[in-house]
Amino acid sequence: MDYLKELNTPQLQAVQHTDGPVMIIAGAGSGKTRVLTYRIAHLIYSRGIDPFNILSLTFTNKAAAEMKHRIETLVGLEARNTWMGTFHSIFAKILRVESAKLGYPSNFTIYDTDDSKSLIRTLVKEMRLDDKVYKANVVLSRISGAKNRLLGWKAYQDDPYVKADDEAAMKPRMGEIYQRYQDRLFKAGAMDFDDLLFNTNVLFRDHLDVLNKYQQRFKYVMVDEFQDTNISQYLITKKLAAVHQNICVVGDDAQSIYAFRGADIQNILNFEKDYPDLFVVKLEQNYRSTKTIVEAANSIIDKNKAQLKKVVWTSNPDGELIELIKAASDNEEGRIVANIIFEEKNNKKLNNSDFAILYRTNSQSRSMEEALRKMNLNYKIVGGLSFYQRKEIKDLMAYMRFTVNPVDEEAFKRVINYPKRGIGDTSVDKILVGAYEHDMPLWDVVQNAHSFLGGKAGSSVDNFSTMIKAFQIEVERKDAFEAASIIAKQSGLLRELYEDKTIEGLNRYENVQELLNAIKEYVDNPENEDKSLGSFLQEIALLTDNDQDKDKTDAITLMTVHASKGLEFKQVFVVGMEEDLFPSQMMMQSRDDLEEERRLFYVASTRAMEKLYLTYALSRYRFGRLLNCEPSRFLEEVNPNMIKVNKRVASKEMPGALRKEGLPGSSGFIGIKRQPESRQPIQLKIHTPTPDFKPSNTNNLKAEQLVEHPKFGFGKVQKIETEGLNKKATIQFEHFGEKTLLLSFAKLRIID
DNA sequence: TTGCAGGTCATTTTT
DNA sequence: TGACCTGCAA
Repeated sequence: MDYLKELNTPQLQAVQHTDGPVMIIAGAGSGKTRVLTYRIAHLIYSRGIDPFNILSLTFTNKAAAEMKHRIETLVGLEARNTWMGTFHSIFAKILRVESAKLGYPSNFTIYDTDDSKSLIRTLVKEMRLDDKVYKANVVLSRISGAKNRLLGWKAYQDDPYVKADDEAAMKPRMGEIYQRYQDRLFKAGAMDFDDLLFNTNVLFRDHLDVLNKYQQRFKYVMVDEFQDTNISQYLITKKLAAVHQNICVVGDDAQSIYAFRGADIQNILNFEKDYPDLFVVKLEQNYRSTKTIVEAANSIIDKNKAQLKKVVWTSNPDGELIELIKAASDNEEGRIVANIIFEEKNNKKLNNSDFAILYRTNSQSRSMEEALRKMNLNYKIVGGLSFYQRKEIKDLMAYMRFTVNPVDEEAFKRVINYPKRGIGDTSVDKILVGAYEHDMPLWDVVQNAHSFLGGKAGSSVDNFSTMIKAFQIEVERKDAFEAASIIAKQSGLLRELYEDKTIEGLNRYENVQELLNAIKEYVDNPENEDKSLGSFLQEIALLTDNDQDKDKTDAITLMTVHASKGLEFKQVFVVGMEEDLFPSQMMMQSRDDLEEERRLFYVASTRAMEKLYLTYALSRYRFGRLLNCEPSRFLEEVNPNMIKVNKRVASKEMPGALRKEGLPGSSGFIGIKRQPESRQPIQLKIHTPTPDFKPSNTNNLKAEQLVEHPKFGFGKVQKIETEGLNKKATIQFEHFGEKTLLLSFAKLRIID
C-alpha cells in the first residue's frame, strides 16, 4: 500500500496491528488522527473488512467530523458506512432503535443541562426543600456522577457510603431527588446526557440478544481520546468488543482534562490489566512544534505522578524562545497581545488564522475582544454561548419538541406562556401537580385543562392545546422546514421577536431565521432520508458545536483551553497565567487536582507550532471586583531555559484604579521570581490536605487562629479586614508565605 | 398575571 | 459583573 510509506515505524505498527486489543499512546502532535484514519483505511482495503462492521467512537462532534472527512478523502464514499460518531450520538442512535425494550418511545427527547437543572429546581420546590441547600448545579452533578459510575437511583439509595456522604453534606434527601428525577424524565419521554450512556449499559445488561446483535455487528471497535472516557463509556465499549476482542484505544494520559465530567484517567492507566495480551504502541515523535515548545510542555507534565512513561520528542528546529509577558491589568494584557499579533503579522506575513488566544475561562475573552476590535483585527470565538443555547433558539426548539413529544415537561414549561397568553406560574404549577398527583401524562392534563383550572386560564390552555394539535397535523403532513416555519409563525414567536426593535431583538429575530435556514438545509440534504421534524430534532439534540467552519473569513481564534484540544496554530497565546485562575482556584479547592491543571497547560502549550506566548496580569477584574493577582506557579515550573521575559511590557499607562489600590508589584517586580544563578525552577512544596478536609465556617475567624488551606497548607491568621462587603484574612502560611484571601472564597479549616 | 425595582449570589471546563 | 430571584404595585 502506497499510503503506508508516509508513516514512521510506530505509526505503521499501530496501523497494521489490526487484530486483538491494542493501545496507542499518542503524545501531542504525534499524528494520532492520521494513524486512526489510516488504520480504518487499512482495515477496509487490505483486510477487506466491511465498513459497516467498524465502529469508531470519539469524544467531540468536532473530532468525529474531522475523522469522517479525512477518511472520506482517503477511502472514498464507501467510508460513510462505518459507524463513526461521539459516544453520545452512537448510543442515542442505538437507543432509538431499541427504546421499546426500556419502555421509552423511540422519539424520546434528549434533555440538555439547562433542561435537567430546571427539572431539578422544580423537584426541589415540589419537595419543599431548601433550594439554597439543594442547588440545581450540585444536585445534578451528584446525580451525573452516580450515573457515570452506573449507580441507579435504587443502588444510590441503598449504598451506605453514598448515604453517609450525602448526610455529611447536609443533603440527606439526595437519593429521593434522584429517584423522582428519573421518574419525571421517564414520564416526559426524555433522557439526559448521562442517561444515553447509563441506559445503554442497562440495555446491554438486561437484553443479551440486543447486546449480541451489536457485538456481531462491530467486529472492530476503536476509541479515540480514550483518556477522556468514564467508567460507563468504557464498560459499554468493553462489552461490545467482548466477542471479537478487536478493541483499539487511542489516547494520551497527559491530555486527560475532563475529570469533572467523570473521565477517569485510570481507564487508560489500567487498560493493560483488563487485556493482558495487549499490544501497546507509543507514538512519541512530535511533528507539530519546535523543540523549545515540546520541551517546555514536557517540563510541566513531568511533575505529575500519575502518568504513563513516554518521551515526546521532535526533530524540528529549536525555534524561538517562549515569551513571558507581564501586564499591569487584564486590559493591558489584551492590548499587548493585540499589538504583538499586529507586528508579527506584518513581520512574518502571517494570517489572522495563524494565531490563537487561549484562556482558562470563557469570561476572559472580553478584554481580549476589546483590544482586538480596537486594532481592527478580525477574530472569532469558539464555544461560549453556542447557537443552540440561545434563548430564542431554545424557545422555538421547545415548541417543536413539545409538538413532537407532548409529554416533554421542560419544553412545555418554556412555551406554555411564551409569548404571553395569560397563563401564569400558578396555573402552570396546577397543571404539573395535576399530572403528578393523578399520575396522568402531561398532554392529557393539558387537553383537559378545565378540570384543573378556572375559566380564564382554562380557556387559554385550551387555545394552546388546539394550537399544538394543529402543529402536530402539520408535522405529520409536511417536511421539517415547512412545519417549523408554520410553528414559528403561528406560535407568535416570530411576531414577538419582530416587534422588539432593539439591536438584541433584531439579532434574536435573525437567529430564528438562521435556525429555519439550518432546517431548510437539513431537508435539502439528499443524505438525510427522513425529512420529518422529529428526525431533525433527533439529529441536532447532541449538536452543541456551532463551529460549522462556514466562516471563511480570516480570523484569530479565541477559545478556552479545553476547546483547543486537537487543533494547532503557528502562534499561540496562553493568557491569564495567574495563580487561582490557571491553575483554577475552583478546581483546586473542589478536587485538589493540580495534576489535571498541569495537563491542561500541556494541552494549551502544545497547540503552538512555532511560537508560544505566556501572559499574565497583575490585576484583573473578576466578579466585578478588581483583584490583585500573582503569576501562576506553572511559570515557575516551566523549564526556565525555554523562556525569555518580554521587554515590550513597559507601558506607561497605569489604570487609575490600580494606582488607587496600591498594586503590589506595580513597582519594581519584573518578570517572575527565579533563582538567578541556578536557572532551576523553584520547587514549590505542595500541600496535601488532610483526608477528611472540610472547610469550617469562617464567620468568626480571628487573628492568631491556626488554619489549614487545601492548597497552601497550614498557616496562622495575621489579621482580618473588612473592605466593603468583603472580609479579607491575611494569613502567614508555612510554605507559601503571607497571603490575603477573600473569606467568601477561601475554604479554610479552623484548627482548634 | 404582569412588570418593575431592588436585592442576592456565584463566578470552570462540555457531551 | 451580570444572571437570577423576590416582593410589590398595578
